[in-house]
Amino acid sequence: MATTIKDIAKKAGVSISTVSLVLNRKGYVAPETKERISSVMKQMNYKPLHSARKLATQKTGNIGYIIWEGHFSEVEMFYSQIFLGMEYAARKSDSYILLTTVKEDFDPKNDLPRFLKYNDVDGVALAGRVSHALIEYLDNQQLPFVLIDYELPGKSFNCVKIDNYNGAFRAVENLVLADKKHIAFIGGTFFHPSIKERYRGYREALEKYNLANDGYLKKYSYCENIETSRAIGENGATKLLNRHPEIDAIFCCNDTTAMGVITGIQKIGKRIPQEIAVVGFDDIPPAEYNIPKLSTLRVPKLEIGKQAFMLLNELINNPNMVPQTRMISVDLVIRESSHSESNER
Amino acid sequence: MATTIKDIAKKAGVSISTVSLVLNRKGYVAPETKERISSVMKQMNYKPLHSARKLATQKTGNIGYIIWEGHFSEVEMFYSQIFLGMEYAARKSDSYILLTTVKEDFDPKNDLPRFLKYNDVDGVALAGRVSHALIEYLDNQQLPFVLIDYELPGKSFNCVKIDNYNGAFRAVENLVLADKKHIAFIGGTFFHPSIKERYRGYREALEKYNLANDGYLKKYSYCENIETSRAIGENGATKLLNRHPEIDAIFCCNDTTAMGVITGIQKIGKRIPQEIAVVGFDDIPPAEYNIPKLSTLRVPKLEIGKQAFMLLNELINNPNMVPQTRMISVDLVIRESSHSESNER
DNA sequence: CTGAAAGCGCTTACAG
DNA sequence: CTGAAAGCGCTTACAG
Repeated sequence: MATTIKDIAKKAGVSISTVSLVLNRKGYVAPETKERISSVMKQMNYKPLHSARKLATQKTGNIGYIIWEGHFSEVEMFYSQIFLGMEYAARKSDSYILLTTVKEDFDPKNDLPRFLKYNDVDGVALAGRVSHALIEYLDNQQLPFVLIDYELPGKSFNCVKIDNYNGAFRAVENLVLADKKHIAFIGGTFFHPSIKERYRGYREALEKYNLANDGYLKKYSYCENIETSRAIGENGATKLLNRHPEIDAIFCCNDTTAMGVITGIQKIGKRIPQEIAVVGFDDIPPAEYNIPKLSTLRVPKLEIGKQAFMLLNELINNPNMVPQTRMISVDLVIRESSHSESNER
Repeated sequence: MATTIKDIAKKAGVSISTVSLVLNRKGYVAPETKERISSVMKQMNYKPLHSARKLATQKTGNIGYIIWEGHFSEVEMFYSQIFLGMEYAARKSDSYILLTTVKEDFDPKNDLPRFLKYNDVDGVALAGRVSHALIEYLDNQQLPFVLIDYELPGKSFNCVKIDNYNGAFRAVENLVLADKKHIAFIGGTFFHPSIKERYRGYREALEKYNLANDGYLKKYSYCENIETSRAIGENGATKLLNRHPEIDAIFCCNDTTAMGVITGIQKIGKRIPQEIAVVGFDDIPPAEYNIPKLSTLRVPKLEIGKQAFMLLNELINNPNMVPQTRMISVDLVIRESSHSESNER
């Protein structure tokens, strides 16, 4: 038997109520009693039983983290890093993040994650593209939730977003200022709002410098309407460069695609970045180890997780809160793939 | 207020004890009462409160999944797939898997995961290489645990392992039978037992066919004493092929490395698989989408997670169980990178 | 086959 | 500033 609050009370010569008070840092307890109790707790290595506490407070102390199965299993380390950010934040507040996946053809009747089925969470974070049926379900249940890196047009839910537009804009502007004239875009499905926004940033930066005239966008954009992958990048680069050898820079919808693009360029035999500059988005770990090292926009994944956790907690404690969107900025990280000086030093 | 066991009892006209019995499928309850109670539960959408149940049964219903921070964040989707396998298995038994990371310089005094600190798990799964201090701690605490894809020489802990040796042996034998004469090995640190075993399989397969004479192994092996990465593969392939152009096959310690190897070979301009065959290990998702598609040994990651979960549960229910090792077989998957016919069809 | 009752370990008004 | 007591929602011997 582990030691309980009773043992502590007895040993410290007080009632369990008092022990509970110091445990929860609530009410006033005489400094000396407090001190005594604390030392007894430490000495007996006391650990309050969570389930008892939860039963009494009627809170679960758990937060659900839901992600589409495909996203979790695919190339992207992206959403697991965000999970990690939440987990870090959770450590401080003693709650647990329950990670689970949901099928692409999710049906609330049959596929409900069990922590939802059994009311084992106080709130839920939804990472990335996720079933609208699920969002609706949560909304109806009045269970607090936040969307991460996702949104529904016309709806105002609590969410944490990446500043895709400004990041893309800055990256492309940077290429223009580096005297690149023919800047291509390679990407995956626009179904995901992030990709769409990145494209918008690309387009508007070109417009600002009056580059996006006549067929420019059409000629220099290559998108496949599927989840992003290296393959898209490699295909895209090959096709685009064969058709338009004047291309001197490629802005990619994310790093995974960019790494494929680099492979494609290398096979054709052009030099990066001297002949073609490549910029990605996300700054996933392999970006830094790629050869050449990939220039990209650093998305602060841990910070996003943290913000999601904090927003969700506010929401849990104050269910009538006005919905808000937190937009997290990104940093342009210049590495070898877009910075010709790096080879001349 | 959610509906409780009392509401059910009242509505069904029985005591809460009886409701509890049907809830837990225990003891005998008259079929008709049982039926009545079940239908009331369904009708009222009753969900037993886990924390109350846990308090009464003195079990947490949670299982911890611990992984080194580096492993979780790096390229490998490997351990998160295993996590997913555990999570799938857990769904059936209504328990939760709490995923957390531990720092590389883990110190049990300060860095203890909070589910360990607060006794919130019934057992723990340790994925991959993990701090020995942590293993020792768990052993001392008599907390049930299983090692996944890891072991300590001389110790007999419960563990789930990959059949690295036989997989590697089979892959290399397959290359030999395909008439490859100069088969290289490229890998990362042998600190991880899996890599070491894969190398052993490589060596012994060569020995079987009397290939591993004189300097063969030395000449054709390239290892860097760090975590595996694409970069190792690309470097290794470049160096090895420049020095020994006769190499006609490369067996890689894992897929990540193999993908780097392929890039390296492509840059040199040799054809895969006609001039050089490449085989990886793990079958991570990108292997299938790589260009060319990567031949590899498929490690059934979900199955490993499931076995780990089941083994851990047995252990929890029977703490004095004789420790066992479950060795999970791998499958040789032939794709384009080692199968010249695929290009001739 | 079913019910009354004690108990799991904590929190929280409420007295004093 | 501290204690007695009720209560959180369930399980589990024990009667009957």
